[in-house]
Amino acid sequence: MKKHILIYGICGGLLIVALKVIEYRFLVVEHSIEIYGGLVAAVFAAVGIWLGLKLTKKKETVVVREVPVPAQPFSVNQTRLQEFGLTPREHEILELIANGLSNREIAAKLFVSENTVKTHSSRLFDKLSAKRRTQAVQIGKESGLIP
Amino acid sequence: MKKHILIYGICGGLLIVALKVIEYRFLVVEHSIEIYGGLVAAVFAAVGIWLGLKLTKKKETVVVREVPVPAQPFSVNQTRLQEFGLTPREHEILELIANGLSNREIAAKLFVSENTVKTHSSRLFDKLSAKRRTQAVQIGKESGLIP
DNA sequence: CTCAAAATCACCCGAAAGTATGACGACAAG
DNA sequence: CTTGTCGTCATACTTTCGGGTGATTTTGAG
Repeated sequence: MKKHILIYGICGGLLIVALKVIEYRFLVVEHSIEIYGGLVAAVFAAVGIWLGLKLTKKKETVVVREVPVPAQPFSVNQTRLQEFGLTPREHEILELIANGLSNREIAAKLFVSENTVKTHSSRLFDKLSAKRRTQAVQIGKESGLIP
Repeated sequence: MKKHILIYGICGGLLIVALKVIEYRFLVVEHSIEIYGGLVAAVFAAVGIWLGLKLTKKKETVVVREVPVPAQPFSVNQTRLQEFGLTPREHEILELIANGLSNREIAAKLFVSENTVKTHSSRLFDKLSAKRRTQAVQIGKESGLIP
């Protein structure tokens, strides 16, 4: 900012000097005053425009438009995960249950036996204090364990 | 934009007229050429600055800040409800299922027999193309039928 | 009033889910 | 090396779900 003013001042000084020179030259050779005025006008207009641009260049109006995002990225609430003491496997199975898969489908997906899925889900229900898988899903969603 | 150029041109014209007047006045009364030049310089510098400001005024930086919408009031997607052809009762039962209630608990809550709940839920699953209640819940949530 | 949709209930049966118990191997921590 | 957790699997049993069928009552629109 101050730098610009300084530059502006220097330019003004230089111009005055230039004007003096021009004045004597042109006046002596009897040139019309219009050329002189036009020159001054052009130069100062240019400087003015330049100054105006410089001054407002960084003055950008920041418009903050807040956009509601319905589907946030979702990250698992690790704190709750620890509170419930869920193992990674149990958490994984909770997700699949929430997706509406049956025990058999989960078993197929994870390449384990259906019995394994049952033991996992049983322990899962215990830890979540759920009596049914739908209840587990509901608790899981509320606690931020699953999307 | 064009408007500005027009205004600028008009100003220029006016100034030339003004200059003519000033010229004769000041020349006649033998005033120094510096005052004339300074005036022109000042006016054109001002116009230049003004123009510069006008030209760059609209440099607005739009910052889009994504804000996770806190807790929407949630309203049932009536359109989807009709698409699926769910009756009020079926929709009600879907909600209770999503809350993790068993058929028996739902029956108790609605003061109907467990069989009734079963027939309702059966038709519900048919309409939602769900094979299990967990799947029905998942579909229901996706479709905005339930919170 | 009449008809259709909605809501209610019952019974049966097979499938799925959930409980209980026990067991085995892997692996990390003490 | 021992202990504990985790993941795996099995067997047996109970409960819940879901499908199918049929029937009655209620209710709202025509």
